[in-house]
Amino acid sequence: MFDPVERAPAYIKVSSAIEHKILSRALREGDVLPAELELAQQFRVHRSTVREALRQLENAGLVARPPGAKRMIVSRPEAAKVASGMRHALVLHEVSFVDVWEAMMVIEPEVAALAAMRRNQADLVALTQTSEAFRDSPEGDPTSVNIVALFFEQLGAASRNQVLVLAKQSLAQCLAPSLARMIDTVPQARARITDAQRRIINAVRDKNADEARKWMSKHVRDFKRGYEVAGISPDTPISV
Amino acid sequence: MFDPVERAPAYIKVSSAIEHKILSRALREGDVLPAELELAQQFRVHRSTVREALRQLENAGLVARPPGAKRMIVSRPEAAKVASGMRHALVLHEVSFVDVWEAMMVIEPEVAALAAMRRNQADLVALTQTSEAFRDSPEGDPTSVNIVALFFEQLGAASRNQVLVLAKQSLAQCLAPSLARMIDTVPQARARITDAQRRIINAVRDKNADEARKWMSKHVRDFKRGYEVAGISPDTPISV
DNA sequence: AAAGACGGACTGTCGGACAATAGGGCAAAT
DNA sequence: ATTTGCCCTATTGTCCGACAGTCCGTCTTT
Repeated sequence: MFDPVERAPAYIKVSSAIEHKILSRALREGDVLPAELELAQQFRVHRSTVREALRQLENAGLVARPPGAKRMIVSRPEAAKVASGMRHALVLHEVSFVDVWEAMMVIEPEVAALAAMRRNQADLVALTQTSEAFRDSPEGDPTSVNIVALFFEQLGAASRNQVLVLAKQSLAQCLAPSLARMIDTVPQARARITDAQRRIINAVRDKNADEARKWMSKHVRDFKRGYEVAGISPDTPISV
Repeated sequence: MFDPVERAPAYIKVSSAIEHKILSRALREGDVLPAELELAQQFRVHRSTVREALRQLENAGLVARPPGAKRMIVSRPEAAKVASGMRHALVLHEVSFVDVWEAMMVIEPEVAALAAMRRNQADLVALTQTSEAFRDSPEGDPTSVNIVALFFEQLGAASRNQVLVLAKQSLAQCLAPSLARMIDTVPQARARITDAQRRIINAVRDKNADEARKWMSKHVRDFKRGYEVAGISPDTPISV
């Protein structure tokens, strides 16, 4: 008979109010927020309450403080931030390696195909450099896995699709820790990755979408093979 | 010669400490957090500081308060929460409709194919009911678009892949507002959606992955057509 | 002009306070 | 025996006020 009466704490109301202003672009990226005390006066709440609201927005990546600055500025959430939120969710939902891998099998080949169609010269240069950096990175170097991730990221950038980039980044973050183990364990992994990267780059260079898709597909499939060889069960939940 | 000294505010340290305990499963879902005052004593900080930390975790969906409860409990981020974070990011990055649509074209057909392979009886029933609900929903009903979203969501559930579900949900949230406009503007939209849903359900029922993929592909492609007919430019940035 | 001193504006943190309320226990009422 | 009413305690939401640290612009000194 009655609707539940809405009873949100003030800090929620304040943060929603600011959030709304940001999402509706009344506050634009780079704008400096008013000082906490002024916000408190405008909202007629105490400064502590404003601070609680700001912490929420800060965590969402909607406001940020440039290093060594005093006031907060409006910002848009970095891909890495969103991805890390997604990673937390996936970890806590005990998502297993195959699930992530399956998602990669869906997304990465298409991203490669898009990249092949849309890449420019700068993309090619970046990809080539990254691939060479991986090839030359010493055996057992813990940064190798970051270079692999960078390759995927640059390919995403070349695809010119922010949405897919965001989704990809989460997957990469989830995979990184175990991928590092895998590369160190499986002797032939480095060579296979280097080879796959080369072929993908060639396909992208030639704007050959089908070829790019095909090789990326093989590349991702290879990851799973690597895990099997390394004796990592596909059902291992991903972890921090 | 020297590394930059790390200077994180106390509220960050506190929230990271708790976050770490949650991600490492030392605190499990459903556990009640200690009271704010006790946390403050343990961390040797003021209660306000603890509260700022809690606001961060609350916003990340790592802790939550069941409606009408006093203490906070550890929780895992709901898909909707993560998706809404992603949606904010996409809105602020001025991602256009085509970008979202392109991502759908990548993800949805494969999800449909997976669903065809893995669905059980309950999935079929749910999908059928949802499709009927859409067919019977009155012209111009603002909830129609929610029913369409529900259909996609249930298909995601049937695919048994949490990762893809999470990614899908963000897309759906981004599209919903403009989709509502489109359905109301384009006369033949409802019929075409109903038809596509029927064919997808049939393919899923028959465990025919290729057919499911094909029809979902058509279905999503149709959305774009609908937007064109409705005179909505593909480059329109998605909005709140 | 470069280097240092000064003051204002904010933030990070703290101590303390108080009203509101969830939850438990216990007694009265049906 | 279950419901209702009442009291008490633990805990949250919010407020007040305070102070040190620090960024930044200005003013002085060399």
